[in-house]
Amino acid sequence: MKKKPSLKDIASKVGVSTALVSYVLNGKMEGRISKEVASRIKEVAKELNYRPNQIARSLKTNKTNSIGLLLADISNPFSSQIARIIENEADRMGYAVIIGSSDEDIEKSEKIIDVFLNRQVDGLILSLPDNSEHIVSNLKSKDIPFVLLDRYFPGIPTNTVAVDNYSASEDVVKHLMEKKYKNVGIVSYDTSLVHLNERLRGATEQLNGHSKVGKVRLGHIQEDVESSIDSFLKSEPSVDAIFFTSNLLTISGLKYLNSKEVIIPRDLGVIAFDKTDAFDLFYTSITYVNQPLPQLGKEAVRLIIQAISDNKKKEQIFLSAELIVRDSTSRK
Amino acid sequence: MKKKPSLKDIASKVGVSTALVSYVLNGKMEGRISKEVASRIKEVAKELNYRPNQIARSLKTNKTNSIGLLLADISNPFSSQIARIIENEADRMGYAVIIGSSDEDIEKSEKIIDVFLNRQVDGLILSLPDNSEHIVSNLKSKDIPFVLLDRYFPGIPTNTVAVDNYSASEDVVKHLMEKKYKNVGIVSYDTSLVHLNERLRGATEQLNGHSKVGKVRLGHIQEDVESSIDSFLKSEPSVDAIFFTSNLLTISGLKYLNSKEVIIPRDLGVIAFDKTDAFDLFYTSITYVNQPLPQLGKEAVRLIIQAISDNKKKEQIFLSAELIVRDSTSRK
DNA sequence: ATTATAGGTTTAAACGATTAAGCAAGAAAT
DNA sequence: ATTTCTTGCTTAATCGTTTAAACCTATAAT
Repeated sequence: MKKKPSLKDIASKVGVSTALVSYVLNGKMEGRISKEVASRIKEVAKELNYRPNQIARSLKTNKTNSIGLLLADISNPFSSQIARIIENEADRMGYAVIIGSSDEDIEKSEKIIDVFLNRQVDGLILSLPDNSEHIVSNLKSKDIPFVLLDRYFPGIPTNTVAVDNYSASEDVVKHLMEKKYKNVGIVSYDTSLVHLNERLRGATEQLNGHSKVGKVRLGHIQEDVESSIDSFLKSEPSVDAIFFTSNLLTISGLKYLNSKEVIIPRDLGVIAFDKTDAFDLFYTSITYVNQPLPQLGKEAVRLIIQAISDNKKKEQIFLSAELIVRDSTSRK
Repeated sequence: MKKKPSLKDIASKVGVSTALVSYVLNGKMEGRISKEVASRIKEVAKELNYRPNQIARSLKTNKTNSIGLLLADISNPFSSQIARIIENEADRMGYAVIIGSSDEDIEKSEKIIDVFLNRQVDGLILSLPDNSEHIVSNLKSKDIPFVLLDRYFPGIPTNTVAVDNYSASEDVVKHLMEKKYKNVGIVSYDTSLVHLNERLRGATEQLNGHSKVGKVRLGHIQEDVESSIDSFLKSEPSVDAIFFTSNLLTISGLKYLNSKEVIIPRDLGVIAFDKTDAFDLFYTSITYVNQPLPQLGKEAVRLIIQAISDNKKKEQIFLSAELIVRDSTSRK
């Protein structure tokens, strides 16, 4: 890979200093530079196919124009879709994105953040795993610009972009009540992640006793979803609708209901928080909470760029999600 | 964000030159440095929580230890899964990964590659869109280390990692013949991408006339899949099995078959190239070609690292895929 | 006594850009 | 005629590393 042309190469070819080349190519000192020299420089730059070395520029300016994006699990469609949105949006703003996936592991998160920081990213967008408050306080104390995405920690004032999980779950329940479901089973994670617990809380408080809850351990999703469903169906009175609080839970649940030949919505109503393409293959269309991914991504990028330029202000943004009503909650 | 400690800070605190600090921290000149000074330096480095500035290091060494990964579509599970594998593997080898998604767009691909190169990635792993041979020859002529992943261009000798699509499709057809399917419909893309056409060729040649082919335009997937299926089912004799040559095509197809109440495998056999989680929600398990994603990813990383250190040799690797037989091709 | 050798450390240039400050020469102002 | 301004450009320092080369000092070899 032969050496790329540098400012120096242009400078010596044109017969001027590197400084002048830099000024011209960056459009600084407009009017202070003679038209002829300026155009000659641009000409030679094009001719040599000059590309500024971002590394050198970064070293000098102390800005890399890159942001680190830490996702919980990049193979989850929620993550990969938002990654794509963030990437596009960041690119529009002149930033490159380095992605890492923590697989819900705290140590891996720390390691990835470390890699990001070693590479001098200007800021971080983070979806952190359970029990990782210390990471947040750590970054805060170092005054590193970052934005929490999707998952947040209410105790600590930080830039945050998330969905209003509580209200969305309230809407879920309201819809179920309108449809006259009487006994709702809620499948939720066994976690202390606030965004997930808000989904649970929004539903249970609204249901006010008329609910059963199944807790699913990460790493035992299929197993625990199945036992939750079993207990829902065995209970007296039996559950007539199930609210799955994440797309993964929904997939596991529907798979199991398929195998048990429980027909949706004839035998049971089903409603999901978040969605995936997989729903398309289910024989009944699924009623679900649609998270505003494009807005989430765009706000996250906006906030991180704001934080990079001034890390004083902390903004918390909660976007509302929309309930998309389909057939899985339509009683015959 | 207050300034991070540099070599200089350690040097002045210990009372030595930055050079010595650099030598110690990099483990160079072992034995030439006194134990006491060395340990004092390490001590202070730890105390200040020193992290080498990769930017400065990169400028000097002309290596960023990063690779650019261009995917066709990060929201496709094939892409996102392989992204995760490549990321993990690259990390193990001390490389960071910058990801870009082209959405099958040539100009966007060029732009992303440009961004990668401006950021001085050491090498590229690329899944390129249709009709982008010129990108490949361009990179070759500049002697930039890169590896083609999944999609390849046989005319041009390059480092390549892909699946043996032809053989995999042959296996598909052999399986269908064993199962006594007589009239196979193949749903394929209308493209000149070799890897996709190999899937088609492997099947048609093996079927040797006993096949019907539906071509699907990118950007009109659902529409064209539906018309293909319609023509398959209307034809005389009617098709008794459909081979979908990608996961997206399969999803569109199954969705449509659902809506037409065609029951799998009672009315029709279905076999897919590649898979997605979505298959889990279909009432019948799907027979599919399983691509060896972990090996693909690992080989790609191995090759790119090899190319970075020496870009003379070009290696082409074709991995075989495995047919996973499930219920969608089991006639009753 | 002189010269080598080895050990331990420093010096200084370099990577490729940015940018404040300086300089030269002609034009305008006094 | 001298000062001041403008215009157009250069100088040189700097960012944080790496690394070849130089430099001491003390000891070993001759």
